[in-house]
Amino acid sequence: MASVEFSRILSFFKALSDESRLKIVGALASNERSVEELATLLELRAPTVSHHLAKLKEAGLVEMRSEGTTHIYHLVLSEMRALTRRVLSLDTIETFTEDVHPDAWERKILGDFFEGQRLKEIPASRKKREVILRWLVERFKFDRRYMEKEVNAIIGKHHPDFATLRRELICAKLLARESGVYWRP
Amino acid sequence: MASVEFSRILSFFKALSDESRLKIVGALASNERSVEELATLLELRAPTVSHHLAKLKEAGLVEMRSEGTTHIYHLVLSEMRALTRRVLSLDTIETFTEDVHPDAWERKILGDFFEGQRLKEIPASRKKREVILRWLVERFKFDRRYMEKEVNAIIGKHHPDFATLRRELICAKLLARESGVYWRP
DNA sequence: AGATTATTTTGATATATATCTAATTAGATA
DNA sequence: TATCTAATTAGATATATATCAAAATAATCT
Repeated sequence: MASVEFSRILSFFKALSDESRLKIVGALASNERSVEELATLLELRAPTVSHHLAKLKEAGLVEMRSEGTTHIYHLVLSEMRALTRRVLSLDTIETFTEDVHPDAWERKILGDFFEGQRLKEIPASRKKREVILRWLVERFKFDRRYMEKEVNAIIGKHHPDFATLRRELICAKLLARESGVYWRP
Repeated sequence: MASVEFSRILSFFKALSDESRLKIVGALASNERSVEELATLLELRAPTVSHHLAKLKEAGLVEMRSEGTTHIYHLVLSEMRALTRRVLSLDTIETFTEDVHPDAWERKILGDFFEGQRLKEIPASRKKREVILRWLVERFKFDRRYMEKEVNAIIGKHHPDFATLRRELICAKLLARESGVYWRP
C-alpha cells in the first residue's frame, strides 16, 4: 500500500492538474475571495467552483472562513511551499516507489534466463546481461585471487562460453585482472 | 487564451497527477531504466508504461536514449527543479489568472446594484459593499477637503441613506475625517 | 531475407471527473 | 415565521484517460 506521504503528494498534484483549479489558485494568490466572486471571474457556475474548492481544501491548499452566508476562501501558502519543496528533493522522489519490490526486475530476468544453475543463453540486451553478470560475480569471493583456469571453471559450471562471460565481467568492472590473476574489486 | 507558461505548468501537474507516473518518476530517480524494466517493477503491461512515458516526455520530465531495440529512459532533473521552483514563486502563481478579466466581479456587482447613477440598495454582504464603496469614493478628489454637508450631498446623489454610507466609507478607511472635515487619504 | 525481441500504435473498455441544473441546507433579514 | 441569499449536495451527462490485448514498427541476429 502507498505511504501517507505518497498520497499527500499525489493529491497535491491531482489538485493542481486542472485548468480551472490552477486559475482559482491564481486568483487567490492576490486576494481572498468568495465562491460567487471566483465563479464570476472564471465564468463558471457556483457549484462547479464549490467542487473545485473542495478538492483544493482536501489537499490542504486552501482554507475557508464564513462571513454570514458568504464563504471566503484563501490560499494556504505554507502548505503550497511545503509540498513544492518536498517534490524538489530527490530523496522524496525516490520514496515514490517504496511499495514496489525493488528486485522484481532482477528476479524476473534470472528466472527467464536460468534453468537451475544453468544459464540458457547470454542475453543480447546490455540491461539484462548486467543482471546475469551481477549474479555470476557473486560466485567469487572478495578476499581471494583466482587463476584464469579457476575463473573459467567457475563460470563454466553455468555456461559453456566462459571466455565471453569472463571478458564481459572485466568489461563491466565486476572483476579485475592483472598479469593473469583475477579478483573482485 | 492561456499563456505558454501556464500550459507548461498545467502539463507539469497533469504529468505527475497519476499514481503510476509518480512511481515511474520514483523508479527513475535512482536509475535510468528500460520500458520492460519499469513494466516489471510496476506490474503493468509495456504499452501502459509506454503511454505514461510519452506523457512525461511531453512535459519534458524524462528523456530517452536507444540501445539496440531497448529504449532507456532517464529523469531530466533540471526540468523537474525548474518547474517546481516556478510553482514556488507567488509571482508565477498570480499569472495563472492572466487571461481572466480581473474586474469582471466588480463590473457585475456595479451592474447588479446600480440603476444609472442611482444605487438601488446597499448590499448586505461585506464583499459586495466594498465594491460599492470603492466606486463611491471615486466621486471625491484626492487634493481637496470636504465639509460634512458636501459629503452628504455627493453621496446623496446616489442613495438617500448618505449617513450610513458615509460611516461605512470612514470605517473602510476610504475616507478620513478630523473635526468635521473629510478627505481621501 | 527471415526470425526474434523491445517498443510503440491502435482500438476497445471501464473508470474518473468537470460541468451543468435542480434540490437542499444554512445564515441573515424583514 | 417566512423570505432571501450564498453555498453545498445530488443527479445527470459528456469528456478524458488508464489500462489492456492485438497489430504494427524498428533494430538486431542468423
